[in-house]
Amino acid sequence: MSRSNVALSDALHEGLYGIGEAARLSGVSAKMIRYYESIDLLPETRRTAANYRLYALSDIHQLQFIKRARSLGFSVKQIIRLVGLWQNRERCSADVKELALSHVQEIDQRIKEMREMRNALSKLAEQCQGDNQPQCPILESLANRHVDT
Amino acid sequence: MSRSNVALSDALHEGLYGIGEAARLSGVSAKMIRYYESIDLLPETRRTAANYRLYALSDIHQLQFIKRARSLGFSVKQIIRLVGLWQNRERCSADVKELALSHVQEIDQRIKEMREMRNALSKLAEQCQGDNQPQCPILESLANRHVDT
DNA sequence: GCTTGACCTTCCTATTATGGGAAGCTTTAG
DNA sequence: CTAAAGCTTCCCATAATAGGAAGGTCAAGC
Repeated sequence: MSRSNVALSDALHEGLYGIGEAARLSGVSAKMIRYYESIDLLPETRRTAANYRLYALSDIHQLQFIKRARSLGFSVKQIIRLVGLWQNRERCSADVKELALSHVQEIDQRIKEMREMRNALSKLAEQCQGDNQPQCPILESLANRHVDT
Repeated sequence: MSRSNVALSDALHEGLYGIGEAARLSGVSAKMIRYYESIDLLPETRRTAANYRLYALSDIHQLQFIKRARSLGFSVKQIIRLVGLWQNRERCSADVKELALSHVQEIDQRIKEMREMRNALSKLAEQCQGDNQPQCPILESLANRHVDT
């Protein structure tokens, strides 16, 4: 239905890119690009007569946006909101800031939990001789209820 | 085949527990207990004549062991190895220590990555007015290639 | 013009650990 | 005997990513 009848070579001359090219330019794999489309993080693109996806530069910018947001640890759901705000001329920067700060808090929480894990574990490891005796405080602690964190 | 012909009430008198009881005592949900059995982290248990699983205290101890190891962030695969070492009279504490320390390193790595994310993001948020203007440094940074971490 | 290799399409599978639910059987209390 | 609670298995879903199969398309070289 929404197929354009463009041939691939024509399209490329119009400044459009195939999915492989888009992947290279954005750093998002072709597989992921299709996935993002399937979950409506990306709009459905035009297609060539042969059903190949075609990407404009603006699409590639959006992919780069997504890539960077992922690398900052935003979930795909959060990115859907971010992209919405990004493209919304009426947005308030306060909305974005709120999203970002709440994400920072989530990260802080996770870091805290991981640090606790890490410290409990390395404390156990310190107490362990690490020789070829079977006696091992790490296992003993896992086996008994009083894990003194 | 490996069914014992015990009835439930008999079993309970022998100091055995149903899966619900085992879940309560260990803090591992019945769902997860069955899952752990299915992936051979737990041995298959005896069953009553009516095919109900029966757990002895030693099984519950193993569940508690697993629970604590999970809470220290060990993956199920790692726990399979830990349980193996735990039950192996011939083990060297060095083996356990090595596993623990390599896990500590993994955690450190993840913490480091998360801290980097966190700092990049909170730096962006700081620069954002958070008012009702659309102009927003967070989005601008996501949109442009030069994310200066 | 035909072949070859690169590239594209869709669809299916797997990953990790967890939870939710349905359909049906068992046990226990009333 | 009945109702509730507890158990069984089987299926589905999650989040983000990768791998692969089967098949269509395009460009280049002969």
